[in-house]
Amino acid sequence: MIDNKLSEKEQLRNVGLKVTHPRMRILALLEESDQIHLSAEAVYRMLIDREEEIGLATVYRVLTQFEQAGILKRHNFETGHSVFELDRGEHHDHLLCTSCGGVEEFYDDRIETLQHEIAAQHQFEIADHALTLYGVCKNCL
Amino acid sequence: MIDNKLSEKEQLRNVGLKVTHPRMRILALLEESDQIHLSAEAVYRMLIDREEEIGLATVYRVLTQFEQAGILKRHNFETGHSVFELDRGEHHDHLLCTSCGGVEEFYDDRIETLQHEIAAQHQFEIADHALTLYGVCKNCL
DNA sequence: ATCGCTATTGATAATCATTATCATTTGCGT
DNA sequence: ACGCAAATGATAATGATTATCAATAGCGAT
Repeated sequence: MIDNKLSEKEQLRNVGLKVTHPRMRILALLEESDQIHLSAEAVYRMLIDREEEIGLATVYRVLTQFEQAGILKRHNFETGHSVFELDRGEHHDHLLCTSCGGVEEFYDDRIETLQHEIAAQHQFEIADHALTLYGVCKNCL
Repeated sequence: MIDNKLSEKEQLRNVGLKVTHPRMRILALLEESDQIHLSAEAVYRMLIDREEEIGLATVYRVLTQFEQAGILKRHNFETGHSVFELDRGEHHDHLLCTSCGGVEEFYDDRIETLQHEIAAQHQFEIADHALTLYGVCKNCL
């Protein structure tokens, strides 16, 4: 729909990125996808499957630009490759199923508070944190 | 000292690993090093610097064997490569300084408890978890 | 709408950490 | 000391990601 496309263009302009086809395609894909977390490879394959022309190098570049622009968050789980998700501004942590690879999200204020408390104890200026619980999700049990 | 070497041999035998020179050298290095976390590359370079003969492939293999045997813990921080530390049996989490690359450890019972609570809420069978706070340590500030 | 210049793209090579291959060597029970 | 399976190490292979660079495409000025 047109409104949606316009807002995507504006998103790009707002962060100082030129509006190009690859960037539009990738942003649209991320917004339409029902999967929260996508790897660069996954984005590339999905676009190729849609018959969209795109290069793998461009996907990596654009995802990194989006991350720097605050449009995306990058996560590095223990799997060795990065996944990206749209940054909706709400911090959260992850439950990662080692059986199906699925990811659930959670947020707990008490844990956040404790983290800041610990950082303060260590005179540590905390910039970010990552908490990931690894295990088996209810579907896989 | 001899006692120390003997106990290293025993450690290897106890976990079912044949006592070989490379394994002895790596285990000795890990026990002597004042650095908690070492990458495979770092172990390799330190041994080469000591004039010890060893192959990089062997270092990777032995570290992985040690990990499986429970002698070591492997951590994957956001840096993209793995580091290992002797497993002294006490779980802990990490404060990682993005300025100097240094690592501090901490343990907080309240956070541990909350993690299990959250896993239970999601009907998630928790196997492991990783909590890392990223920021700037007091020395770098 | 066209021009021109710079940013962007994409095919491909390069890189980095790690793993696989395989001929040679070594630990260790006999 | 003997022999054989396990271990080693040089090197090739892999997988994810980044760098290179000529061709292309936005977009502001005309």
